[in-house]
Amino acid sequence: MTEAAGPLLHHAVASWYADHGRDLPWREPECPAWGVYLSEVMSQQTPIARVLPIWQRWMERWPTPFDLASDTPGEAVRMWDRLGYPRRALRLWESATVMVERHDGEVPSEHADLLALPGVGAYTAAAVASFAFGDPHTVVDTNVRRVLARTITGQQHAAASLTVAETRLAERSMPGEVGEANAWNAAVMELGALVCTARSPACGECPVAHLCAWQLAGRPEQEGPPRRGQTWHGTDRQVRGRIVQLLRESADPVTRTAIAATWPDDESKVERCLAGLLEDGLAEQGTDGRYSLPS
DNA sequence: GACACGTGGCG
DNA sequence: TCGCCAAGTGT
Repeated sequence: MTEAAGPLLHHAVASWYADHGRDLPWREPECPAWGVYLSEVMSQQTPIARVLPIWQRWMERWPTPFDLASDTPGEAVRMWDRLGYPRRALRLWESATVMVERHDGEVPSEHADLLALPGVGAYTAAAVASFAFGDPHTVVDTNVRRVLARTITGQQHAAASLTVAETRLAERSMPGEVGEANAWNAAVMELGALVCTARSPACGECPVAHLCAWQLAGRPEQEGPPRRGQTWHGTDRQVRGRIVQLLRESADPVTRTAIAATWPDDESKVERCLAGLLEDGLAEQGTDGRYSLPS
């Protein structure tokens, strides 16, 4: 099909979701908006399987924005454990503070207020508005982009970065009715996560394979240069990760010497990374010269 | 638009 | 083994 999604697609995906959608705790009707909000931030660039245990721990320890805002940002980073991109924990703490100071301690329900929170971009604002508050903003994540690229556009992969055309396509693909629109957001994302996957799509189990443009075209391999893979070994990101891990696992502040030992090969690299972490607020230096997570 | 930003599992 | 990839955001 070459037009935006129609009722056939909507119904097929919704029906599939009813049978195959995962029972994630933040999808329970009684889950507070705070739980939905945490799940969305934690899920950024992160597999759900790794989010689950961390989400459970956060919800037990900090069941409301007020509880998190009352603790230290360092504890947020510590509880973040190895989820990755620990600045997200910092932003979560900052956003909890904003909720306490400006939104009566609640997750704001207005899309514009959500978007203004630190660490919240187009995707997360739309997702929280739709999933937590039933306000059907168009959710466009990597799953949605891939599903639409295949079913509607007939391409194996979405563009390297989100384009205006993709956003417009996603908007046009939304059902008109509010309830259906919110259900569509969740269902199409789930389809991309479980069936219409990037590496090896399970087209044999796809509820819309019969009207998928890419499928009908014979699932052609995408031409063009492959995405450039990001290197890892020896990068600042790896060194920063080691330093934060050390700070996380230390009950007491650590010395400069201990930090230098996390990357023995290159002292200047450690120097630069530590400075970056201090700049980012992921570390701080005490009056005795030692380092710790932010207090 | 290109990059930086963590981490770990999978083919 | 190693590159790809996972519910992105900020600069």
